[in-house]
Amino acid sequence: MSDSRIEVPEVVVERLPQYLRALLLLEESRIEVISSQELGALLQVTPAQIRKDFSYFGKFGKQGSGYDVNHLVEQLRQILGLHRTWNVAVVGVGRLGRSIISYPGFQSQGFRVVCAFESSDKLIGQMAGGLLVHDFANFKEVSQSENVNIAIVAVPASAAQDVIDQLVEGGIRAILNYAPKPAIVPSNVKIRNVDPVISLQSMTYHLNNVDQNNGTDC
Amino acid sequence: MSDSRIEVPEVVVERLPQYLRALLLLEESRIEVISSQELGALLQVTPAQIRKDFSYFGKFGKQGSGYDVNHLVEQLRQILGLHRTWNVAVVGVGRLGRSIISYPGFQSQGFRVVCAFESSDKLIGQMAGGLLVHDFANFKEVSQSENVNIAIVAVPASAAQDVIDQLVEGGIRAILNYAPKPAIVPSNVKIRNVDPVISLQSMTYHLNNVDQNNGTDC
DNA sequence: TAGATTGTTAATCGATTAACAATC
DNA sequence: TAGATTGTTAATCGATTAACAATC
Repeated sequence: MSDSRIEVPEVVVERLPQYLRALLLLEESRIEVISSQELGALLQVTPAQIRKDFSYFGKFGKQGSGYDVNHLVEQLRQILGLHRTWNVAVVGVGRLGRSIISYPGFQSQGFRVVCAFESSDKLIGQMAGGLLVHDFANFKEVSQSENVNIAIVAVPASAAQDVIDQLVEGGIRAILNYAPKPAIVPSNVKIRNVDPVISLQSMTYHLNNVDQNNGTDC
Repeated sequence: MSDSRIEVPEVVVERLPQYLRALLLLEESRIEVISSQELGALLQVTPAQIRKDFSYFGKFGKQGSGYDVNHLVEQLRQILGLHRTWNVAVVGVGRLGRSIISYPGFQSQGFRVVCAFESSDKLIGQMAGGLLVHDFANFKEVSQSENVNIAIVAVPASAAQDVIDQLVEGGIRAILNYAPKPAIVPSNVKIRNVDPVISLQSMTYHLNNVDQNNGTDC
């Protein structure tokens, strides 16, 4: 009942889904109890970090033995808000948008793609991945009537900021952005970028600099 | 000519592609000079951070005016190793693997998908996105003869660690992992995970906790 | 020259880790 | 009880930011 406004660092929030995923795998393997030591080995993080991260939310373990896997899974689901279904809208139904709509990984984790939007006349009114494609101009009305909580953006970079501004205006507070362009949003809106090219480009830096030991030393 | 072994933090390396992308957009807009102030505003980072990040690699600006956009683009390309083409192999040609092969964003940035692999007999020998699908058992030989530098993994979570072990064994040093499972690799191998569900799950945490000001206060 | 902005050092901030008393 | 592991505090580490001399 204490005020508990001890700000949780964003890095911690971002690790929770990772912990959850590892624990679900343990559950499948019928492992019932795990220590921070063992979980850390699995995820390549220190046991101290795991315990500290959990401590922001409560006491989930038992001294001497560790964490009950099932219980911890339930707690993490609770914390992350994963006991309910989240309705998702996909904006942009080009090649990428269509594969997002059909991606089975979202549905299976409780993210239901309930509607699709486009600005191109050629696509509005057509079907994409089993969904009717709406005019993006009607985003606010349609998304409200469909109870959309989250938007996934799959439009060209040039359109991304405009589209995202409209999503925010339409009441969206969580955006997964596949457009290769970081967008600016108000601080009460969360956005995550999915950008495989950026990921590749930070790896080529390292590939390029492996001229450390090119055969000349022991 | 000094030894210059001042370790560059990984977070800095990960920001360089972001800077590069923003600069390419500026180039398109025919903007020739930009200050750390302006670039920071664009990317939502502090000017001090931009200057500090660049300082790990050299002096690219001019006091009083700022950075020459074209020159800075060239320097970043150089640093990141983007003046050459990188050959990519895709492992797993299910739905996801096929859309990766056909994704135009890689080719346009100098990442050429040159071969595809599978373990499933049904798919080996078939075509996928214009590429012949090889048996993953032959990964080492085929990838070497095709001069593959980078592998993209699009197999089920259950197969991911095994596949990744074999990639490493086959000489791969950079892996983009689309499997919903973090894998363990030696420290000389770089891996980046693309996991949209994890991204969504850290946003639902925030959506869930917007019970801050629910109408009761000013 | 006056104004602006870099490159860099030092100060600050925040996140990770080590250590250990509490306790199962 | 003895052994193990948590939850938490304090120490450490590293990254970000502020400040400013150098200089275009």
